[in-house]
Amino acid sequence: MLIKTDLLLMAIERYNPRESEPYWRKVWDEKKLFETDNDDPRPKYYVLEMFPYPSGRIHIGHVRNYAMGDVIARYKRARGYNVLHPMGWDAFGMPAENAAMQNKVHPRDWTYRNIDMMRAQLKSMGLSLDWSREFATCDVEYYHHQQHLFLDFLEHGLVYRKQSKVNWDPIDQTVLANEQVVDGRGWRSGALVEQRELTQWFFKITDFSQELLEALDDLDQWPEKVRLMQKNWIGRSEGLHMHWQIVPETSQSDETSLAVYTTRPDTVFGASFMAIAADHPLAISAAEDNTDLAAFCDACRRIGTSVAALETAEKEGFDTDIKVRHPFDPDWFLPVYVANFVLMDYGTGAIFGCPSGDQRDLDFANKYGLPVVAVVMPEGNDATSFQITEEAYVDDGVMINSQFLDGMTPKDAFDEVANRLEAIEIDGQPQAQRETNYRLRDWGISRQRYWGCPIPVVHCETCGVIPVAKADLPVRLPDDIDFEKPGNPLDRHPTWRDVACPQCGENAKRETDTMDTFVDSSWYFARFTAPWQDAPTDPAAADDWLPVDQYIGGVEHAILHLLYSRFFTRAMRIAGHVDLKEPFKGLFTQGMVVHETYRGKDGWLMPSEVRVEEDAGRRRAFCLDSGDEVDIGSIEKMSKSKRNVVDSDEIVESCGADTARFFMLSDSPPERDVIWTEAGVDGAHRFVQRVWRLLSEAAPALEGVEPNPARQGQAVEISRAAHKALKAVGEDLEKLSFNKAIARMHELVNTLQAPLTTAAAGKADVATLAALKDAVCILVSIMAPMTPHLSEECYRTIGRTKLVAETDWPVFDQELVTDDTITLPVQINGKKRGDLTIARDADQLTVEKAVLELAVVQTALAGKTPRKIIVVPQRIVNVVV
RNA sequence: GCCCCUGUGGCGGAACUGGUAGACGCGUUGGAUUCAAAAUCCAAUUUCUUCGGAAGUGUCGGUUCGAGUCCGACCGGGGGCACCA
Repeated sequence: MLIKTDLLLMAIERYNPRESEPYWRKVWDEKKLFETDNDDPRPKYYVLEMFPYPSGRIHIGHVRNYAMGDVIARYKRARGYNVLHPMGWDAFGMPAENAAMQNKVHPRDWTYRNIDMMRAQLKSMGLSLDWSREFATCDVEYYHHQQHLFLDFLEHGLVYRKQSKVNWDPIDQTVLANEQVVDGRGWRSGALVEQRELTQWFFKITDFSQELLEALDDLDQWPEKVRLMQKNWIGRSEGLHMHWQIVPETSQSDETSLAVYTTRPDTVFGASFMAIAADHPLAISAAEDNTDLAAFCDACRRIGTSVAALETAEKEGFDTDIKVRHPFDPDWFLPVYVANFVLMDYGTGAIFGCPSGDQRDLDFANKYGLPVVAVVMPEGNDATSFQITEEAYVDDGVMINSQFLDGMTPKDAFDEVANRLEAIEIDGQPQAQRETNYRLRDWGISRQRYWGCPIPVVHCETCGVIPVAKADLPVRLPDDIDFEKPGNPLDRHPTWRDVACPQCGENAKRETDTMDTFVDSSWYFARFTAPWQDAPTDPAAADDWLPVDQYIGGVEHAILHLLYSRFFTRAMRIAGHVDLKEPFKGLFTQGMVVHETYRGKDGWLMPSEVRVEEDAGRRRAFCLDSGDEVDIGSIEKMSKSKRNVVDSDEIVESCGADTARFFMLSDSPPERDVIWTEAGVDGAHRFVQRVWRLLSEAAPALEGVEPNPARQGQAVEISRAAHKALKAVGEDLEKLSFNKAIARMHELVNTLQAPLTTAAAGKADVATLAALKDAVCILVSIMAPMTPHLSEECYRTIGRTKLVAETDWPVFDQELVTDDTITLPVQINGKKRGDLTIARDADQLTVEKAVLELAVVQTALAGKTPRKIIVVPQRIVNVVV
């Protein structure tokens, strides 16, 4: 008696991912299932995850990112698309140089070694990637074509050189990025950082300011948040470029007028001072014979170094004694100050200050005893008594104390001032012009570093800057370099650096700057469409595949990477490499994976070094090695410094790739952060095992059965559940709602559990078996994008000969997803009081009649007639008493 | 400081265009199985309750037959930008 169930259970082995997963990956590989043919006539779908930096290990955050992309890729493939799903490496950058300095490893060796390790890790996840298109941005074949693009952009006037300030570390003799400057000191050397003027290369992204802004409106498959961030970053403002005449006897400069940019010309009668940047020509000339002013200007320039200093610096100014004349009142003179908060590189480097309408100007005026005249007041106040003292008024209202503007709205006053000044001529030009300004700056791409794409130009003393001929590309990075000395190794590599001028043949020097690594990632998506091409792109292939249908990555790239890629697409179009406007049609920004932190007495510990116990409701953590108790810290973004990282190998090793993938997609909506917990992994693992157990137990009973959904009898519930789940999962995956799709899978398994157990015991009838077989095939198919290995294993077990990866997405039966009777909730005065089960197509009157017969309704009415009955078809009934 | 997003059980989260709040999972509790445990299965699980019900989606108000969803104010959490004239 006991024997038969026991034997059955014992005969079923647990699903062993360590054996199954490598097996199925080999099967897919051998069939080259995921290698994409550009000439395949089916409709194309390009899904791409932001490629990783080869830091050495794939961590669980990558797993989440790539699992999402893979679900989409596998789903779209099953839906009959020709899917492109490539992978590569964002392989240039500083960590390789840091490793070279610390460990005496060549950056190239370090990078390629990391790539090898990470490729193996990615492969163990079972991603449906086309590995035949793989490349790293540090491959000569890749940066060769990037140099080609640079030269094309140069020809089309999209690249130029100009002097620009950089953060210079005098000990390391290197340029630092802003985030490498901590409290005004270099992060590595600790030296005080200097501002240096270097001639650097720039891409003219500002040529496209307006277009990049406008085109955001059409990116309707992008998160609203990202579009808004880009919009703010571009920062368009509309204002007036206006000239203030300088009173000649107050200035030694030849300039006769001071140009300012303002977005509030309406407040011109509230002006009480002018403020100019320390680098403004007027400031420089005034400082020539005023040592105090010169000292002040120097102090302003120094403060520009660190972000922290900027934030805390007090608003300060210095009176130049120069005066300007008010444009509408020849007897009104205003002082010109040099101020530390005015930037030379925005607008004209000069402003007029209206203290009543701007808090900063008000603080400044109060500090230096300058007049404060209110010019805009909130509607309904009394103009004679309205005053501004400590708080500026910046909102809409009505103009006061402004002569001909009095009574107007600020908007009308803006136009009136603009119109009047445009009509006045001084020095042969209008006194003002309407002007649109953008916050967006040109993209400085010069980096004084070794491990990057060399900028392909030569500097010749006689001929100037000479581009390397395209036929002479690539300009390769030299291999024999040393990092023993500070500074850029390219700069002190004579045999690489010293060349003959391509034009005159005389001695010349190569450009030793390399490109910002954001350049590398600005066009890789285009290269993937034809990575074998002996040109940056194969335009036909690029136009066929692009834009990327679904791009997935972290929100931290919302601005720079995405904006640069949008610029590159436009520039490449001008150079004839692609013919499209936008690179990414659909964008999805996934949340981070976060984890608890653990801190022992010797510093941070990794989750794998810690054992967590629950003790009387309190969680305590202990170091595995020493047994000492450690502190459980806050939940934070996984980072090397806090050591709260989970490596993909660890988890694939212990539970298998499917479990890791499944967990990363469960519970939390994909755009939100997800907390990595042991309990969560266990839950996912349990589900994987449960599905396997149920299916493999029932497999002998189902093996020879032809799948056939039930139309009647008890088995119809099985078929209804399966087809409803199929429909819902399809809709969820289209919306990238992976967590909801998983909930539907759980529901289906819950429904199938009892009948599958019955079938396994040999007690199911023919109709049920056929319905079950149909349901099980559906279950395996809808799970396959998330748990591809398990699904193949299940598919084989139930007697299917094809691979799931080669099987089309099943089609749901419309009849099975619509119920013929529905249960309507019945409310009385908006509160639910009962249910009414009625035919789906029952008309309003029938429903009303049936509702009135319900006992709850009768009691509530107590013989009276209802005031109103609201019937929302298929939804709800509300009886108002 | 400015801009944006967000707030639902012990926890992660569902709830389509205003229509049964808490799907699904985790955790917890009870039970079955077991010599015992693990695993598994079954049941319960928003709170209060006089067991009839009542309250409930950050707080307070509004619109509506009906509000987690819409509007206004406030409070908390997260993010972006930050001398941008």
